[in-house]
Amino acid sequence: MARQDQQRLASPATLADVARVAGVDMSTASRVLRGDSAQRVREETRDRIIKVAEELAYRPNSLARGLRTARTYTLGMVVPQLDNPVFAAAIRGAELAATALGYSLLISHREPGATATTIAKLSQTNRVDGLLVASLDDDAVLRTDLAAAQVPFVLMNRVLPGAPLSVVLDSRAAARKAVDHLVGLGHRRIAHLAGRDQGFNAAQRLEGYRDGLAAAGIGFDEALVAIAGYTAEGGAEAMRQLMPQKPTAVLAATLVSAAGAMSELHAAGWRIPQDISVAGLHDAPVARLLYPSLTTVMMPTEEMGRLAATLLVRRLAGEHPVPVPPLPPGALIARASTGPVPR
Amino acid sequence: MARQDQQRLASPATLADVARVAGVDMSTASRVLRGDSAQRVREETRDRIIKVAEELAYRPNSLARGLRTARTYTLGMVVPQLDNPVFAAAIRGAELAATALGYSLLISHREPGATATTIAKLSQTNRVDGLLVASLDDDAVLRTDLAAAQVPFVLMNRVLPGAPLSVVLDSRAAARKAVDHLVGLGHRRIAHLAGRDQGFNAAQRLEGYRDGLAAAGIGFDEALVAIAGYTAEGGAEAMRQLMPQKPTAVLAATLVSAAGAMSELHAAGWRIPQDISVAGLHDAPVARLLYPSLTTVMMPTEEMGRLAATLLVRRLAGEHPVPVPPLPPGALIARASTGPVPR
DNA sequence: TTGAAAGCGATACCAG
DNA sequence: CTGGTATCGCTTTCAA
Repeated sequence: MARQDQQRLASPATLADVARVAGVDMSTASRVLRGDSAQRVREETRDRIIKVAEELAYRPNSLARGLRTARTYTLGMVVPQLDNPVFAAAIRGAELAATALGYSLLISHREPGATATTIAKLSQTNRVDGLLVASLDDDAVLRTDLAAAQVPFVLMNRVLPGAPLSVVLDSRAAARKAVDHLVGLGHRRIAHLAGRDQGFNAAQRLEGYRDGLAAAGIGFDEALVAIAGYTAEGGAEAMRQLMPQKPTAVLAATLVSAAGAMSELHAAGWRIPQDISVAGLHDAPVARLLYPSLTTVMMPTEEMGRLAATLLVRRLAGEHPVPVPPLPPGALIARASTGPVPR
Repeated sequence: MARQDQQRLASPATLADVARVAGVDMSTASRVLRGDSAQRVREETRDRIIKVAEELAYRPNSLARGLRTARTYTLGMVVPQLDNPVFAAAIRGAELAATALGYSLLISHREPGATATTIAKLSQTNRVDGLLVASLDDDAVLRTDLAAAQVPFVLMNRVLPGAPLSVVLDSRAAARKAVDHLVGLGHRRIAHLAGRDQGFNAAQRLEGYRDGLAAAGIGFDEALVAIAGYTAEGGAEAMRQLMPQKPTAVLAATLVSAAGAMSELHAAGWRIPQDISVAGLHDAPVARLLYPSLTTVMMPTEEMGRLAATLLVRRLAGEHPVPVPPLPPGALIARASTGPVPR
């Protein structure tokens, strides 16, 4: 406790302190410590200033600097969920990129629907130079929220008509890849647990599912598709609806809905993969924890975060980066949940 | 794109703008908008200022304010993992409390081992008033990292001798609770998948396991305990070691190690819970996704975050909060992974 | 009840 | 090559 008090009392060295001790003007000290390459300073003076700064453990006050330069070198990232592996990976990627580019990443977690406050707070109070936004809200809501943004932003994992910068994954290709795998195993009655009805990614995955069927010459059967949303309950419920159709395989739009479907299948006594194969999209450690371990298609979620941060920084530097195409999926990892069609 | 440019150019209204338009001095406007209760302002003036501020969409510049007051009303939270449900819940709790107390929460994610930089950056550059620290590093490392902290801090989910403020869960009681449940089902050969050898929580859980055995009059058998760490692989590996001892039940220190153990058991053809019961500590959605769904003891992780933030804010207000005792575990949720002892 | 003015700690322009 | 000095936007005495 005593230590904490001391820490607060011992006011840290300021630029003025450094200048005084080094016997130079503040402006000179500033140039040197900032690494201003335009102006030249005598080497001797330079060294002296640097030495003093170190001795005094000088750390620039970022508030003062930001006030003066109107730049914080901080990116804000707002996410609706933290325990979602997709966002966790995106954060990791964004952070790596931001750090490499000389920026800090400030994560702000908000429940879906409360994005507006966060965006407003972060951007209108000069805390961040730009925003990385992941949202689960629908277009209209998100659009309103973003209207309050006073800084440039990049959307992640979704598009919004009119918003120029966004980075998304190619969910369509991923779904297609999964269907191809199932078809390759001989399946023809392949069901699909779709995401939310209106969602961008859900639509893409459904398209990919249809692409896969079409490529295999399998007709699309509406009765083999059910809306599962993004919860385990949704997955279980949707699976229950589909079981009477006797699919031999099912593609779930997410890991969580796949898990829900699997528990429903277990409960009904269906063996996986002997009676039915199950595949999911996205890869995360949990895929291996399920029983049986889940066949999935890897998605470059970390790369998505990395790229989004990079685009934002470029935008902040005054560039106008061209839109990037959806990031292609990674490999399909065949695990124990998929197998040959039962005969 | 055009819109983003406009946004950056239209410089937001400052306090001076508000004052000018309202025909008063900045200081008066400041008093009113800050809700300074000490000074009295004529109601008419007051209303005018507030109206103007709204019209101009005035938002105080937090950098300027912070520079002047040496207060940011922001708490920094540094966590080593984001996809860990424990930390995700703690963040949620901390955020709720912080918001309720008029503070913002700024999350910074760092890989274990890189905590030092974060702490230093956040606290030495005047971005946060205080820090909430969750760390997986060992005492010596953490202590060094914290030495660089220029602001008060509260530790989460661990203790550190000498650090006055920390909030932890009562892992010992939780482990005890799980053992009691297993004993109640008739088990006597109960194995334990322990956490990291030297960790604080691991030691606590091991103690709780021993407490439970002792209470049931069961002797402690070293051969029934294996170090599983906090990964699925560790859980599987530890389970493999223990299987020759023919336990009828196993208590895993975490959800993840429980999952790893379960996949190992499945692979070996052991039926859960007919041949062996499995229980884990902590509760999270994933517990229900496992097969069979996992019996767990709920832990107040969100409350831990809430409390840590509250203590920190009190500390910042100049109080010296007394240390809080470990937070008692929540209920044991009996799911499908535990059952009567096989006979 | 309101106004004037002095900073907070840095940057950046302009001299010298 | 180095030094003055005017801000950045806000809070906070101190006067009036």
